[in-house]
Amino acid sequence: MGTTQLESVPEPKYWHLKTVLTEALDSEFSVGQVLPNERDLAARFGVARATLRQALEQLELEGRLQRRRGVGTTVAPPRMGVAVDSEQYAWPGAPGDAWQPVDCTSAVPSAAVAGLLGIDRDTRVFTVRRSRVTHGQPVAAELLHIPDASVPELSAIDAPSGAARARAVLRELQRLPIEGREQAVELGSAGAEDARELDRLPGSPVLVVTTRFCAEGRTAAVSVATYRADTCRLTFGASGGVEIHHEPGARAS
Amino acid sequence: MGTTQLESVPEPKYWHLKTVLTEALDSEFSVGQVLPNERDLAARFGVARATLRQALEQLELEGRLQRRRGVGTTVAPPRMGVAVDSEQYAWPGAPGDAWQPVDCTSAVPSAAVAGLLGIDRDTRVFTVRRSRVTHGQPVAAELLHIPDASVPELSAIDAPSGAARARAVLRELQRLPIEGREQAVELGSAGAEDARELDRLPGSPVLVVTTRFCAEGRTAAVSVATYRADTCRLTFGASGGVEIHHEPGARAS
DNA sequence: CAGTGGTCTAGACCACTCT
DNA sequence: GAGTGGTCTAGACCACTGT
Repeated sequence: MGTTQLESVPEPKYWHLKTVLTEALDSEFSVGQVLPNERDLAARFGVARATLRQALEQLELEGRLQRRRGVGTTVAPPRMGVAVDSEQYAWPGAPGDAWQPVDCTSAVPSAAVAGLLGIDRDTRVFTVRRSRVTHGQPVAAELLHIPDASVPELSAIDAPSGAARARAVLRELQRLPIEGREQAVELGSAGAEDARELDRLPGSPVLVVTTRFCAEGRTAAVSVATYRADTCRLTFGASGGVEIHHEPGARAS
Repeated sequence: MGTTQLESVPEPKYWHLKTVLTEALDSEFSVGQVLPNERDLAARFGVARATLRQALEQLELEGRLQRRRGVGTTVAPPRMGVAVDSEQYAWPGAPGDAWQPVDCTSAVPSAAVAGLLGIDRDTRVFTVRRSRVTHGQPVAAELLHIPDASVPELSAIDAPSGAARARAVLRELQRLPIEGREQAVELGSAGAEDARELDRLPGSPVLVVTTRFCAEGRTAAVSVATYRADTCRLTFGASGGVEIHHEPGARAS
């Protein structure tokens, strides 16, 4: 007698919800449109609000939705392509790069950064904070760590902070002959400071791009940049920058 | 009389929990060690299980923890560096690349892929499925889309599926002179099929790497590869591959 | 089978944004 | 102040892994 194994793999409700919502977004909504609020949506689908939220969270992760506290949930535009390696042989701060210096401090680096720089844990480095804005929207926040040895002319000069100071450090960096660099991309979550700068809540998913700049046979600087994962698609090796685009994430089951 | 604005920004419990757990992981746990189960942990911290889970989810996102249903939560090893552009001027399937062909089918592409390939929505393409394994662990699943025009010798031959077929298509592709390629990285969530192949649950976060291969002035192939975001750090421009490493994600508040 | 993480519920209150 | 998303609770049951 066959126990026919009905529904051998019952699909979770939130997963099914996500599918339904994705189709609705594709066919019935346009970019910028606001969705009904979470309580109404949950009622409409006959699920608890927490379950509905689980679906919305994934859609936000995939860049389909944008949620803002006190405002509502809107349909997100397609992710923007952000060139990450357009200046293969240029220092940060070279003319025309997409970053804007914000501040500069001098302090001992974290153990991780010290390791990348190949210096002792208690050697001071310049830390330049920069931000990257595209289409009027903040897309990334960066901490650029530069050992004193890379900018010897500056090691003993005046006030070691402020945007002007940041520009001075970057200007000094240009004098070194750049030899190469390597990058890594991984998933992270925004810390409090980055979150504020990116206009997101702490813990939001970010793409962390770590870049090691090489000159004179050693590591001359290390950049740790956090990009908003919801709105950005990082491009590598593209000339123009905005060539690849397609819907990411969940492929049909 | 001063309403002194105590706790002007009360930190969410799960955020504080995450901080505490992170410190505990750094100091008191070693890789592979299993944590107490979620109910016990929640009780120990005096929070609901859902709240504890919110903290664990973020730590898993950051690659600090690994959770497996029916087994438990363990301390994850540092993310492995995975070279994504080591073969800048080689086709997929060239000797020594890290991928293993699994299958090959012939079908019409999705609208997104058709757009990247610059072909009509109803033109059939070869779709080669490949998987990438590092240190005995699956790290990525790929769909490689190749228009018939890129492998003209094969367009009218026998059974269009199977791993042998996949190898034949890749072999044929090598004959084209490769001209360049561009890549993009974005966040996505694993579909059912990729999830199975990556040994994760559907919806798990993945890094989607889209690559456009150019030859003879057009797009000769498009690859969409999904990497496990929890275990992988994608490296670009590195010679060896395993040079950059540091703790990602949440920077101190 | 016992124990684990995964899903789901029906509430409650809070922080924020707009009007 | 009204309405939104964000956090949190205390339960329940399910799916999976091991023994």
